[in-house]
Amino acid sequence: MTQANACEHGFIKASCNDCNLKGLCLPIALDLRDVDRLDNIIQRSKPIQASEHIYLAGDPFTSIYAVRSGSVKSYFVDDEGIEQVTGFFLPGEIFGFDSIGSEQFNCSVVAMETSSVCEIPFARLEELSLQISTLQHHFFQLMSRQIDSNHQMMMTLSKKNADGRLATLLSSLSRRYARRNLSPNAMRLPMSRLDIGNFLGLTIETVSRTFSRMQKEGIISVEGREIKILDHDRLEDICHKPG
Amino acid sequence: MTQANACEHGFIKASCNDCNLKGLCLPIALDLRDVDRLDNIIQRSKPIQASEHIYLAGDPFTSIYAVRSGSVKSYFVDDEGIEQVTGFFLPGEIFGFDSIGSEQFNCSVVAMETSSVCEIPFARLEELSLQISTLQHHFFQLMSRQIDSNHQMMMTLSKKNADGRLATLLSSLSRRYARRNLSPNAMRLPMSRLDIGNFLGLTIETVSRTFSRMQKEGIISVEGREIKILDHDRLEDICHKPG
DNA sequence: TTTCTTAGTTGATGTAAATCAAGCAATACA
DNA sequence: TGTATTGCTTGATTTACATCAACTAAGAAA
Repeated sequence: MTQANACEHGFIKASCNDCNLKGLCLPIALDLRDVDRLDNIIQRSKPIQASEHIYLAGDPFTSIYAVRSGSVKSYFVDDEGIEQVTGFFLPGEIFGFDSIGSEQFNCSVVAMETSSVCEIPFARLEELSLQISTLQHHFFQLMSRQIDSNHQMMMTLSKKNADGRLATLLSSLSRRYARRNLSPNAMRLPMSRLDIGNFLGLTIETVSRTFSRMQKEGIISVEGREIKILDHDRLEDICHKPG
Repeated sequence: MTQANACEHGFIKASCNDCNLKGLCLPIALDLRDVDRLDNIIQRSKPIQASEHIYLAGDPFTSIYAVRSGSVKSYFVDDEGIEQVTGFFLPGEIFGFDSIGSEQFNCSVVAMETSSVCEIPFARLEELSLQISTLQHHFFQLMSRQIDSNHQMMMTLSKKNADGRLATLLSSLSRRYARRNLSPNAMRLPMSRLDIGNFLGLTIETVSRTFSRMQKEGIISVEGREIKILDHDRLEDICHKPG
């Protein structure tokens, strides 16, 4: 990760052109001039500490965000106070799409470790999207993929057993690490067992037991949050095995 | 529902301006001239019979669709042949958003009863959206709301018991009927118990027993697919009761 | 140092929903 | 006319996961 420097305004001086995540959150096809125009509307945060919020459900919606470093989770709380984790976001991934249709944010987003984000004021992004057709197309695509990935999640929650759910999450994280040219075989999970259980509709005990079982079977190795995937093929099998 | 007439080209002669669903699938703020421009790119299907497909997963993606009459369900099948129903769509609702990010459709969509749909070629919609900013905004909003509604679904699947899941579906259908000025208290479900169970992550037996139980408790009345909601308050309670 | 707190693991028991099984009613079929 | 077939319901049994409970290890606080 390129280390960015804080400039006098308190924001981080950096450019999308220098950012090695460019291909993930922006269209690769965007030419330099257009990247600059986008650069001008984007605000880069100073580092956010673990468990600090980027925004809270109910805050007025003005911007969407990209993760620059670290990782965040989004969640909402229903009328009865029941919490639902709705997603984990890694560098290069964009969050806030669920709130474009509202005046306020529908979810809260909190840092799971020291992180930094790029804030993209949505009204200005819309203006730019009218002028840069690839940008409009790109954001339609990003939102579409999020809908598709939510559909996968519905399948996971409604059809898979505990093993399948956890394997599916590990496989997803592994693929997302690989996209950033990090090892798909070894990772430090940024989220707690409680977060994993909440996201997957399981209790923390079941998550723990499932990790242990998969370790005993030689599919993964587990040392707290350090996970190694020892047998990708069997992990994929478990993702798809009827449960 | 205004009855449209088939014209010589085999398509249905009708205009968005005449359609009483306009406020649902199109922005209300759109002026007549812009509606006409949209009208020109939209193709209206002749009636589709129950269990006929609008498209199949794997078909090349070129268009999104709006339901004009009847109702459809979307679903996909994973590697192991397990099916997941991902949504039910009623008149005025738009489907196909999940496939914008792909070359092919990710889901199949099938009519649950005799239905008709409006086909909106996506490339042309994108062009128009560059010219009509309210249109661009509208589609960002629609997609955003679909992401938000998927998040609600994740909560339903991961945190609610069978009662809560079924109550949540009934409540959602009731609200969507009401938006179209139909009774929120009496409805004929277009989908089978199997579809409901598949969507909610329950077996058909559990769906049936849950309907029976809610009927015995005087919350709803059930006669096959004819459902009456007798006590909205208690139905809402069940939606939110911890499960 | 000791004590407290937090995150995670493991075991024993309970339960909601799945599974297995039988049946009914309505429609299609021959 | 009787006979499948389909969609749904209801009952008996099983099971995967939740719940309750105890325990360990790692920091943080005193």
